[in-house]
Amino acid sequence: MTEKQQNILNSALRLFATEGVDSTSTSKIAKHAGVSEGLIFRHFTNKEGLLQAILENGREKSDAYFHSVMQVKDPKERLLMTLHLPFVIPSDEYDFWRLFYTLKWQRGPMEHEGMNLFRNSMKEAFEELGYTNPSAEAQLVEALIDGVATEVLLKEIYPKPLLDCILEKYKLK
Amino acid sequence: MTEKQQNILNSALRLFATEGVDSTSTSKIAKHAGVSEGLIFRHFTNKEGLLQAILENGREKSDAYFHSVMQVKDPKERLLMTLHLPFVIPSDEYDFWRLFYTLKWQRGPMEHEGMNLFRNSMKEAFEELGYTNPSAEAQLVEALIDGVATEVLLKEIYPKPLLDCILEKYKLK
DNA sequence: CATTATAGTGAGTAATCACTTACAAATTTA
DNA sequence: TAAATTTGTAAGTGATTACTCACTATAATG
Repeated sequence: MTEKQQNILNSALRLFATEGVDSTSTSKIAKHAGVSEGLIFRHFTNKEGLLQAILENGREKSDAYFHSVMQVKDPKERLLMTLHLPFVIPSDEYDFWRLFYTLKWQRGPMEHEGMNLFRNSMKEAFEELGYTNPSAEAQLVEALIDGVATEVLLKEIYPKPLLDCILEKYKLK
Repeated sequence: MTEKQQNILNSALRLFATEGVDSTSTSKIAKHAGVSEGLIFRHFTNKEGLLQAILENGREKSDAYFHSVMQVKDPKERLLMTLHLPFVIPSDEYDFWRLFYTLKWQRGPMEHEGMNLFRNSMKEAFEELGYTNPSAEAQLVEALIDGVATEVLLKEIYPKPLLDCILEKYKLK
């Protein structure tokens, strides 16, 4: 991975996240990255290939994070860590997650292996905690995380009071 | 509002919602609507004007709905109606709400008067119900609605068990 | 050192973009 | 019914799009 190749990935992520994939032209990316436009196609074949390379990068990071949550055996502790997720997004990953949520609406949710494993580990946690409908509870947590992550990524929020409200509803406080 | 004008609005909403604003060309809209491309510009000035006309249409509908919720005086009942919102989206409004959530990520949330009133009415409901942090609770409800609406609009869900989980957390069941 | 593969450029390409213009048909108004 | 206004079309416009191609500079390899 050369420096210019990395520049292309960085610039494309920034522009895709802030202005949208379709309204970001390859020439704009090239200018932003300080490379010739042709280089984008040399390294990534086409615009779609560039997008996929970016998504692959981000997936590796997020999978590592999901994995660390799933390793926690105690269900209560695991639920707690899960509910913390939207509040501990590193700010240098904001661009990726903005892109992630945008694409959700334009290309459908990108389902991958790690996500299904995570979903299942949540369901199991609720089972162990004796909830009456673990599968629906897991779905609710997912919706909750998505909603809160949206607030975090798009608005100024005060994490502490919001987190307190959430934890109280799951009797974790 | 002529028939062709209405056709343009319908086609544009459908295409904007399914393929995104930026990747929907005016010529594609014209073909889909069965009109000449020039007519779009005659009636809506430019592509942005067409988008705004669509958003204005949708805002009127949603404002009416928010208004009906806010009229409910009993705080418990009002909270209950609010939490029902994502489950009662009429299916012929799905396109609008998909567009709405897409634009949230590309142009920032579209804040309008009705939305702020609604937000405040939620806060007041939590105040009356004696919650310790009404403002954070209102923010949480908003995030929850957004997250659940996303599930409803993008995936197949079973509303009843999910709604049950939510109501139980607010002791409304 | 010579050869080969890779990294990188800049000037193209046809197609498509949002939008305009000149003009005709239909409708409204006086 | 005559004039004026609105609705509608078809064929353009220059700019921009994703992408290609012929080429050079750099680095790796034997």
